[in-house]
Amino acid sequence: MVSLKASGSQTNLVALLEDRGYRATGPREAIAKLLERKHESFTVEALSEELPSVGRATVYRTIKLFLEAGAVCKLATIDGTQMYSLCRVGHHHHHSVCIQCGAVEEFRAAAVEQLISAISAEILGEIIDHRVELYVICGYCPPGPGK
Amino acid sequence: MVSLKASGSQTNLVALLEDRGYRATGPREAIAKLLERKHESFTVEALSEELPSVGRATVYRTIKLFLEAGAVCKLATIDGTQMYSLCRVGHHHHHSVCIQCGAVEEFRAAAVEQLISAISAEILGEIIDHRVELYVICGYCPPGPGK
DNA sequence: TAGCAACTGATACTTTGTATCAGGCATAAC
DNA sequence: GTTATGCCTGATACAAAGTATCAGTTGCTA
Repeated sequence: MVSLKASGSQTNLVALLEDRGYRATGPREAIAKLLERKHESFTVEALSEELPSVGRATVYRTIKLFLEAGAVCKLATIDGTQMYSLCRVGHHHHHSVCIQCGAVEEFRAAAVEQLISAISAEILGEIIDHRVELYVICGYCPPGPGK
Repeated sequence: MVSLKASGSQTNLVALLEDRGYRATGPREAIAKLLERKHESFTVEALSEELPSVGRATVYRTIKLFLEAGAVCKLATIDGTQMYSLCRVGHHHHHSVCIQCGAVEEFRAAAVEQLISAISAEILGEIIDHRVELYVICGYCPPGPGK
């Protein structure tokens, strides 16, 4: 069964850094605050432009910390461009990305894991990890010309 | 059911370009020849190093043509690095990438499409496209420490 | 074989991300 | 309160991946 946007457990990003032994500084708080409001995928460059008072290197460094902490995920757009997204759930999940507004939803689907183990039985070798991404037109965007 | 490495229909890459109205030139033939031997994922930069007689820009340009023709796919490694891979099947498929040797297998799994339509029924909006990538240790590589 | 368009290599540039480094700031010790 | 230590910061330089430009070359076509 599909559970979409698994419980909005609004993680406190700054607290997360502190838990991992990092300091809660002004720039980090500014980045965290901005991230917590973001429901779309973003590039670090765009983030940096929204925070002109914070150095570019600091934005990249901080996003890297959040990536390592699992609070931010890398994802690819439909054309393969690398982007980032805030992860609201800590555990394994997948993403659906709106190709119009960039909104990212997280979902867990038992069916995905079942699929993986089904494929696993069919192929030579061992499945270590997987990535599933859906490209959608979300409920808030005008529908496209159809598939 | 999973069909792995769907029929080795060795596409003639140069002919593919000609079909699309492009010329079959020396550099393009050199790139095509090299590609047709490649069973692993690659970066354009690495390809360019293997073909010192062909200019870097030409390698990028030609790979872009193959991408547009659907003969080459973009894929992401387990750490999110962008790579490319030759597509031996013309139609919709997914990839499994060996995290040790980089070997890429293409597969079509009806289960994937069933999964997508199952999820489609659950979510608001419309699924336009999807991406499924498996990261494996292939049958030819020594197995890792296990998942 | 001449003309034209497609193609090429060299190079400069852009984008995305990392490394370096001097200076600033929080924290703990004194 | 002051000092010392080390983390953190912004600026900047650099690296990797990819694109744009442009003059020169190549290969069809007439």
